[in-house]
Amino acid sequence: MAERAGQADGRADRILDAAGELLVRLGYRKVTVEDIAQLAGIGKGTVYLHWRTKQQLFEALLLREAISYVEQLLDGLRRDPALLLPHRFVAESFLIVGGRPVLRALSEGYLRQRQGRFTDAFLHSQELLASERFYGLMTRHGLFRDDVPSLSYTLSAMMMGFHLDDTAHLVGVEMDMRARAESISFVIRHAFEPPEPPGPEELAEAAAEVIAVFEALIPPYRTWIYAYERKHEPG
Amino acid sequence: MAERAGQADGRADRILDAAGELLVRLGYRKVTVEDIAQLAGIGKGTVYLHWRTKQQLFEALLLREAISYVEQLLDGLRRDPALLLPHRFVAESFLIVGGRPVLRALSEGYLRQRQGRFTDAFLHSQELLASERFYGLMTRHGLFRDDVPSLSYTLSAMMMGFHLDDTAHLVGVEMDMRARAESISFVIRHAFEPPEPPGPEELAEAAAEVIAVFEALIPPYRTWIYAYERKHEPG
DNA sequence: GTGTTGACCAGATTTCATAATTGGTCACGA
DNA sequence: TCGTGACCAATTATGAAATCTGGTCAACAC
Repeated sequence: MAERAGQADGRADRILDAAGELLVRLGYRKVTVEDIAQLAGIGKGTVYLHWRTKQQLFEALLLREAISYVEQLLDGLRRDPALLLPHRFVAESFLIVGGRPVLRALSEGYLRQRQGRFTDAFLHSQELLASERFYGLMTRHGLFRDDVPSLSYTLSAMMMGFHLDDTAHLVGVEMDMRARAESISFVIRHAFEPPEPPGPEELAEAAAEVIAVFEALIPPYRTWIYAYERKHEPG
Repeated sequence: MAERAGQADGRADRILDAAGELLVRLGYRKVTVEDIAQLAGIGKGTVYLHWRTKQQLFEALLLREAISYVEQLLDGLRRDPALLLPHRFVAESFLIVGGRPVLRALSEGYLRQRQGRFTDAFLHSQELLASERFYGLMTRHGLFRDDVPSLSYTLSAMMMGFHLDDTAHLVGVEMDMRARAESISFVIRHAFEPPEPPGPEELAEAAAEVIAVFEALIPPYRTWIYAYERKHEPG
């Protein structure tokens, strides 16, 4: 077994690097495992020493990107807890995703084929757990209004159109990423935040909790990325 | 020429009825002009006495539906000017569209293939003109906040995700039309309307203006539906 | 004449059999 | 022990032939 080969010499990461580069250049469908192996300077069989299938490889890539994205966000949060205000938080997220080609390519692909190709049962449950805790925490600290109907649905439906690149075309205007982020920010500020934002110390406390929640989430995810053994797909 | 055949005997409407029924059953691609003619009980050539192309036929259908939809909205507005409050107006629109299978099928098709297949230059310019006047009028009467960035983009991007049927799937919840309308309504109320809604007489005045704008719009559109002669596609 | 039609045509779409590619395995070699 | 690429089944690309469909118009009915 080569279970810790990746951890030991970083080969897994080099493979993921290659996968990411090719993904951005060609899109999921056109990337072959052989391409990836070649670009990573290894044999094709070696890829399968790290992940059972091509799909799991890309799940790992998605996860690695997501972790790095969350870490970037948490960094910001540590520097300035006021970033936790949803209108800032979401705009910042939007811009971070926009600035990461691999994440963009992955989430675009994800939106295109809705069957949740990249999220198997484990990831999904974890994610739901996290977002539930996150929303609860935010609401409890007065960062979200407590009277938004179906908060998680409403928020994601509201944001959907901003993520789709061609919404602007429909109304015949040109909107760059920054302008779109500003629009989102405005809507969030007025529709999802209470009129009175929480004070600095409440904010700091909430930020600490959020940081704790997400930091706790990262290690199991990281393990998942590099561990060869996986739960099997649910029937 | 058979320019007024439709007006005289209602044949154009029967063709559009047939087109609508087939559209809902089969979708745009699978509907053939021959099917339409057969269901309308006429020969295929006759369809082309009314419209130059299949696409124009469906543009006419879209327009007829849109007019009927606007009339339904204006009726409501006449009964209760407070329906002009955006959070009510938009929720009402959303439910009206949801309750009209033909309109749903058309707008779904429209969203799917973004090239604006159903809106040629004339329709588009008219529509832009209308919505520009509409937004201006609404803002002037204090129905929209005057500080929303890129109002028309922000509004339509915000609503996009609610129209897409499968947004709910992404967060794993079930939302019926009424619940979705409630979500939209909430967001609009808080993000797009000023804190203080206009008084009843301001509302009545604004409603009258809106009614006038849209009523003026309808006749040329109706003419467009039934008149054989069309502007040619722009080069 | 006037209004309607369906056979007809070119171009688009579908079909279907064949060829090429690719995810995944594993016997072999370093 | 770890890594590899030839190998295989299965999916996917290809392309030529067959079918379908939007649009026209000569012929027909009234």
